[in-house]
Amino acid sequence: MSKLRLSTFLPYRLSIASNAVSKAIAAAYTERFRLSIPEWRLIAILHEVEDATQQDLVRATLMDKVAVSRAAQMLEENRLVARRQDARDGRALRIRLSERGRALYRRIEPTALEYERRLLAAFGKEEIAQLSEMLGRLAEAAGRLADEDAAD
Amino acid sequence: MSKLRLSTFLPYRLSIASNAVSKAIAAAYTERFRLSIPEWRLIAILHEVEDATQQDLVRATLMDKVAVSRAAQMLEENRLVARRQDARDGRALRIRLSERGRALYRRIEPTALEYERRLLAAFGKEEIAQLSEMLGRLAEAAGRLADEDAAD
DNA sequence: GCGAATTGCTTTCATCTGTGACTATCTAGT
DNA sequence: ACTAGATAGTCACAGATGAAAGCAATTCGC
Repeated sequence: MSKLRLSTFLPYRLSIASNAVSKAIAAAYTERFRLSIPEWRLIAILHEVEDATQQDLVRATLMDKVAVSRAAQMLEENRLVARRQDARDGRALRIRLSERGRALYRRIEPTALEYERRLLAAFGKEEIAQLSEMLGRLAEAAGRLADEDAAD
Repeated sequence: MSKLRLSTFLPYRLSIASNAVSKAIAAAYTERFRLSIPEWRLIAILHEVEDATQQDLVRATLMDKVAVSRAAQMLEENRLVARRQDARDGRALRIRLSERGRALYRRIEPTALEYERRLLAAFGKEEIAQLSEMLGRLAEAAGRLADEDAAD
């Protein structure tokens, strides 16, 4: 009598769902906007905060600093953002959307929301809130778990 | 007035949660059992079905056939599985756990269940069922979404 | 039954990603 | 001031991943 079945194992189910969603979304972003997901994330945040150092972006997106650095370089190359030294801290780069970047964001936003809507078409408002909340708790629990084990 | 905030965007939240969980689990499996997640998945399935072709494993794990091929080779190298030609179909390889593989499985199972338990410690039974079910629906919706777009 | 198409699996190659080392700058303690 | 240590960002490498091509065996259509 086995207690573990892969198909019901939660980490597995989570990974499958996340992969499926990421794949669909990544395909849409790269095809339509020539943007990777890391790049899209930076744009989304920069649209919210207007101006941020890469370190801020690391915190906001939970991405690795190298990933942020690379995405920021790519965006700069494509003139979607401008980067300049922080006045106070010579190490930090302050990044902001260019007009071009802002324009691209305005094109993407409806697409992104539409994707989310289609993805969640079969979910009730209540369910969505619950799901979102549970994902947060899950991420938190996983973080704690990793920390505890690292302490071994 | 912006309608989209990254931190509440569901694909983003899903990706964050999945990454956090995968990372924690992968660390545990590699450290303790010298096993990658794809390898672990094959072992888990093979423990359930006893005997499968790689194609069966592709279907069961939703992994790429290349990933299955590589994981199977690695497991064979470590004598955790045996591979032999299918009697009827000379192309297919039938894979089964070796005694060594079965023994390893028995060591992993409690650990895996314990991880899942710790991950879900703050969740009620009802919640877990709901979460699991919603993840399934989400994966399905994402699959449909990708198919539709591919048809463009 | 013979050639074409399909299927199962492996190999190759191009890309992505994370890690560790490195530079430059900043901060704190003395 | 000077030094030690922390922090921002980049770079270079190595391992992982996936798509495409390849090979071998099988099945299908005529």
